[in-house]
Amino acid sequence: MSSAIVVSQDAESLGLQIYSRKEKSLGVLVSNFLRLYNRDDVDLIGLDDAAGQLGVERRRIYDVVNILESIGIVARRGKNQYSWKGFGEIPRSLNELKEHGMRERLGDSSTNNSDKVSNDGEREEPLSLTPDDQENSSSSKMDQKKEKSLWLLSQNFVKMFLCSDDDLITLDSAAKALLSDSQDSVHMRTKVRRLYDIANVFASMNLIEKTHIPVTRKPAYRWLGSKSIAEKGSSLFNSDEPKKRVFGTEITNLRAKRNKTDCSSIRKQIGYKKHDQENTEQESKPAASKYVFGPFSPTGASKTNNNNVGKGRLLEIEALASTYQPQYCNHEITGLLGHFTEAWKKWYAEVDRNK
DNA sequence: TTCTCCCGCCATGCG
DNA sequence: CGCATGGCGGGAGAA
Repeated sequence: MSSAIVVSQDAESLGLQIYSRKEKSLGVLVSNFLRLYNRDDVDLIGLDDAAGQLGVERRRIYDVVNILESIGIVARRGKNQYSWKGFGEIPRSLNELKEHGMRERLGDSSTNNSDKVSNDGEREEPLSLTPDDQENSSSSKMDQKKEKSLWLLSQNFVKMFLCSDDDLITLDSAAKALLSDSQDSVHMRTKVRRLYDIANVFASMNLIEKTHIPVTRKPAYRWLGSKSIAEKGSSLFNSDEPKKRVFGTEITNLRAKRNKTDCSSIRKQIGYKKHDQENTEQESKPAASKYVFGPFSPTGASKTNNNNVGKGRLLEIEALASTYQPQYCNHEITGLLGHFTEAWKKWYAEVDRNK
């Protein structure tokens, strides 16, 4: 027929940036975020700094930070600033959430089915983190609108796992439950969208795992929490990383952007000049720099591309990345969270003991 | 097609 | 007014 323009699979080598939705996921972002700030010498986190370091828009940092805050990993310190609390805070937060969850609607003893509805019927203020805070001003009702915040939704989502007896929860059921009532509607869809975001974040941290309802085949999530990693994670050799959808290898995310409002997406003429120019995209933000992580690679695909390094910060990042990175790592299990294992095990033990 | 869920518009709150 | 936050849902990738 006509001339068929074949876009070779390695268009990337031609300098084109292939848009990949996965590499832009919140899960990957969070992984990078944690890897970047999970250090003992880290205390304050600047939103602008984070956005710059991770190469994403500010808006995304808000998402990440809000979700992480719901678990106590970070805490808002002030304008443009959050403080790193660390994984050590997770057990505390979880216990607190569990208590509150149990307290506020013990429902469920009979009629245990796929979807149960356990929601807080109290109109009281959300939750008061920071158990003991000295000069804590009286809890004002200035947070009435927080009812729809990602932070709260995230906490409630976690509560479902901690307080429910069945460990498989679908986002639909979660949305339904956390929505007080009312069945389907536009609200449901929106809620589910948010739950997808949250679920991805927690899944990337191995707090939960995506699976399927036995027979129905419906996607659902299972709480991993205390076990799983604590057991299997003890020996990294015995890999079994669920092969999440986390396979980003760069902390800086400066991949091409999704085409906005279509039109004007005239495919660039593919010049036949074999020039490996690096990033040429990014319209408004020059992005801090570009660096690549070495250790692991997605799934067999070798992405070894370490030639030009923009900043010297690469070394810094790489150093931190390999802080806990064992030498023998090479399976995909290592994943992005390899160095979290230690921290995880620590609090897993604590939780276990507490139980 | 349906399921996921990223992107960024724009409402809201605070100097 | 500008700036910081962060709902919200359109609609483009992924199965």
